[in-house]
Amino acid sequence: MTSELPTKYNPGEVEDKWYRLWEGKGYFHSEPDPQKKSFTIVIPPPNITGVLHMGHALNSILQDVLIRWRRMQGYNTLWMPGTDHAGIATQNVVERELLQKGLRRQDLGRDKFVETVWKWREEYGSTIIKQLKKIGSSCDWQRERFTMDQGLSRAVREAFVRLWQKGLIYKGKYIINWCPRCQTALADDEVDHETHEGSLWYFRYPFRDEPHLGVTIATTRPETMLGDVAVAVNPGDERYKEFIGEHLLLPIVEREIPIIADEMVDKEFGTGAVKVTPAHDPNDFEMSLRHQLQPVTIMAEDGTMNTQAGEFAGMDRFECREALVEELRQKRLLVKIEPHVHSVGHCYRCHTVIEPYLSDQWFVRMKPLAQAALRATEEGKVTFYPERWTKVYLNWLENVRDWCISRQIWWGHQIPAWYCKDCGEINVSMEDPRACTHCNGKHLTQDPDVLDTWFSSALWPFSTLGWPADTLELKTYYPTNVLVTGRDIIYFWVARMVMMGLEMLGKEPFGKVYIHGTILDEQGRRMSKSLGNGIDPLEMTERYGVDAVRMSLLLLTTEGQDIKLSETKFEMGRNFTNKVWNAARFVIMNLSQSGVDWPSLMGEKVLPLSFEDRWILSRLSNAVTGSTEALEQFRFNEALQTVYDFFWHDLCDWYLEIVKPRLYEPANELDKKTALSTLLHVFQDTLRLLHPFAPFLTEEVWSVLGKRQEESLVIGKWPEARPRDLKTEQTMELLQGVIKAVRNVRRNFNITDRQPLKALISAPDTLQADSLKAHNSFLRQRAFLEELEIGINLVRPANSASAVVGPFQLFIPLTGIINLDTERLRHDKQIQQLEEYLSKVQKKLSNKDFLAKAPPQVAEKEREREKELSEQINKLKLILTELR
RNA sequence: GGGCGAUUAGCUCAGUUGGCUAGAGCGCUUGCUCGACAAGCAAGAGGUCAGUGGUUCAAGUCCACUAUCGCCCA
Repeated sequence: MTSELPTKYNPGEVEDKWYRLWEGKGYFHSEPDPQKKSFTIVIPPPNITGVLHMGHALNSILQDVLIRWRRMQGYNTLWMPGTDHAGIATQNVVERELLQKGLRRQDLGRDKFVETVWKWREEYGSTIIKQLKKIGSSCDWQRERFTMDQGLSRAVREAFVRLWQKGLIYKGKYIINWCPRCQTALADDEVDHETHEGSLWYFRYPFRDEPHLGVTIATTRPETMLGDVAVAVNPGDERYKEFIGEHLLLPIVEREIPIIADEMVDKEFGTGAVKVTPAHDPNDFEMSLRHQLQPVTIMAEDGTMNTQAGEFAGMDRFECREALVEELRQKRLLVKIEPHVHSVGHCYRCHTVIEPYLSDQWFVRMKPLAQAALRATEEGKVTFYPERWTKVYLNWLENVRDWCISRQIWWGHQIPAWYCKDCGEINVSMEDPRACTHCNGKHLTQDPDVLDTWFSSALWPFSTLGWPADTLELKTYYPTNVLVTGRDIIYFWVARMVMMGLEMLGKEPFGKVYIHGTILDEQGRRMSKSLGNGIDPLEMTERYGVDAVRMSLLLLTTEGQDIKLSETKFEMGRNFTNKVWNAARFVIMNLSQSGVDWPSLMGEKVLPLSFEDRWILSRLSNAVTGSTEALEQFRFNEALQTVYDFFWHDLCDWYLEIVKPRLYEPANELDKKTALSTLLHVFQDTLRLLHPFAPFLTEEVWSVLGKRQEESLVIGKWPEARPRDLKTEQTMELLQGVIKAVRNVRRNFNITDRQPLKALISAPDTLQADSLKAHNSFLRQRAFLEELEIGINLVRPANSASAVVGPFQLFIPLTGIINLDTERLRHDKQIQQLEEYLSKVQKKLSNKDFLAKAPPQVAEKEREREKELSEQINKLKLILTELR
């Protein structure tokens, strides 16, 4: 069966098989268990409209690595999965589909529309879940939740009612960000600001009493002038001091408006006189409150001008802008137009230009919630990795403004507030009220608005665990251990989860937040549909295999740095999966042909380990420690790189080659058994180490090599490091140096490995000579030497190539082959390199301050280096003179 | 305007508390079908660590400033 294994790993054949098995066995499922320490992550719930992109893939792979690793360490691990109803995004998608049938949502009515969205969700909402499974995510799917399901809706209502009762939710008329296309309010952080090259228009507003004179104002949004109720100047501005209190006649509208003084006005901007439009600008609104000015709303919710706009009524806001400027030009009131660079807000869902708009909305009072969140981080209860995000997060919390949570859409959690027609009371309650609590009136209507999707997302870490019920799950898994997410939702989501967790449960929702980088295209641009520069993760898994995609991304994931991705990067992971596959073929083949009951080898305790066995075991320990420590610190690339290097460069490049003679022509059966046992043990532990990174490949190999061990690596034990054997490692390095030197000579004189060579190694003393003699056959084997003489102060045979390795001299007789020019050149070059190094060392040693102030070990090391280097150089120089 | 990040080999990037002849993958050069692997093996070439100044016995690593690029906030 072994020899039938193809030389190329074929991931497509094994992935789905294993995933089904794992899920079927319930390995991913977690039950509260007071005996075991738990480790919990809640997934950032993807939108039900979402399709897996590279960002999701990276995010999920990182979580999966952590979860699989902790599971193997014996934690009771829960990775809580689910999806987010994404109010605006989902409504947009369904509305677009309706539009193709010529229908608007209003044609269906609210109930029917919501029903349609639910149907859409049934059909398409789990696309991304299937895709998450495809890339191996070991979530507890039995616990999968949805922000609109019953339990979570209950949590939303509970949270709303509690906040209302504490006075942390209020309703009021304020300027909010309005998207005329989505026709809903947005929170401040749902607005993307872009720098635009716009214009600054200067208009002259005539005095009421002296129309031939006037005040010139400047504006970036001319159409709003129809809603002006004043012109404001800075009280300290000498240019306008005498006009304060005078009246102007607002052009076109012919409304009398006062000139007022307000500290907020920037004397430097424009002419120093600004129009005041309280219904369409947040600053102007503030001003109107201070000066008791009545706002005039001139725009409808769809971005067209309303009846207050007079002749412009019905026009789109941007059309109106042009028409209005033209009319003012004709009236000779347009003074000038200047190019002006400013920031313009756009809807983060549909990219329409946002309109600041006076509107009746629901808000969460953020200051008290933010205070608690700030304290949690100050007390070290919520820490960020990389640490620098802490500042970004704290800065936002410190400057946070109240959160507008009402949305004028239908898909979402409808606000649990009922208005009494009889007395006007607002009833907010857990259960739908039958009568007004104030007047007992029966004419109640529920607020039509729904809550911001992030309101329910903010409850995710505990609503998914059953809150507000006091469940065993909450006790076991809350607070969760780590949150893994991208930086773009630190405000939207992370901060709000912390605030809500603290407010509702009195405990932070997670102790650590790992912020990973953003995946960019080759040129460093964000991947986007409109640019068409995205790389489809599923296409990549088709082409390279899931494990290759996972490992490639993980090797690129350095401390939250952005990742410039191109398809060729996946070759790195693919090549590695293939290397593992082929090494596994080798091991399997040798075990099955060995005639040994190899599954029983793992029980053997007292086999006489050889030098190379001790060496590879020591290197393995190094890999175990290295990758475990790296994972503790979320250093994903380092964790995998450590195993990668061990596997490829220690295990494959050296150990597998060294062990071959012991398998093929064993000196005795016990040694063969020892070799097989070591090989098996090391390989098994390596598979364990690799499993979180490459779950499918390792499981496939484990199904053969893991006999009589755990039935699956998913529930396999994470290896523990044993003490390293540094002396053996040092000796091995020396031997490798000798072997490399022989290879170097071969390459220089075009001698293939198949041509047998003789070699002599000269040691400075008996002790050194003996240390090498113990490895004579090993050296002969790896350097392909038919004869190797090791002695003290041996004389260089004529026509020999030579090399210096540590304290040893290596001579390779090459009569008839050696080219003295080549050999001299080799030595010249090496002498030059060594001398450069030596001079650096000597410079340090000749510095009195260095000797006085550097730690003794450091100085000692340099002294040893100097000795070694000068000895090596002397030997090489001596040889060089012999070559002349 | 404020904050953050990046600048290291031809390309993409590592380099943890300062002790490093500065590493990896890809690419490049030369050779290799020897019973795991050509998606491979072996041997090489390739870098005044963006610039300037400072701290230090010692700086890719710490500090200041400058330049270029990118992100976030106002």
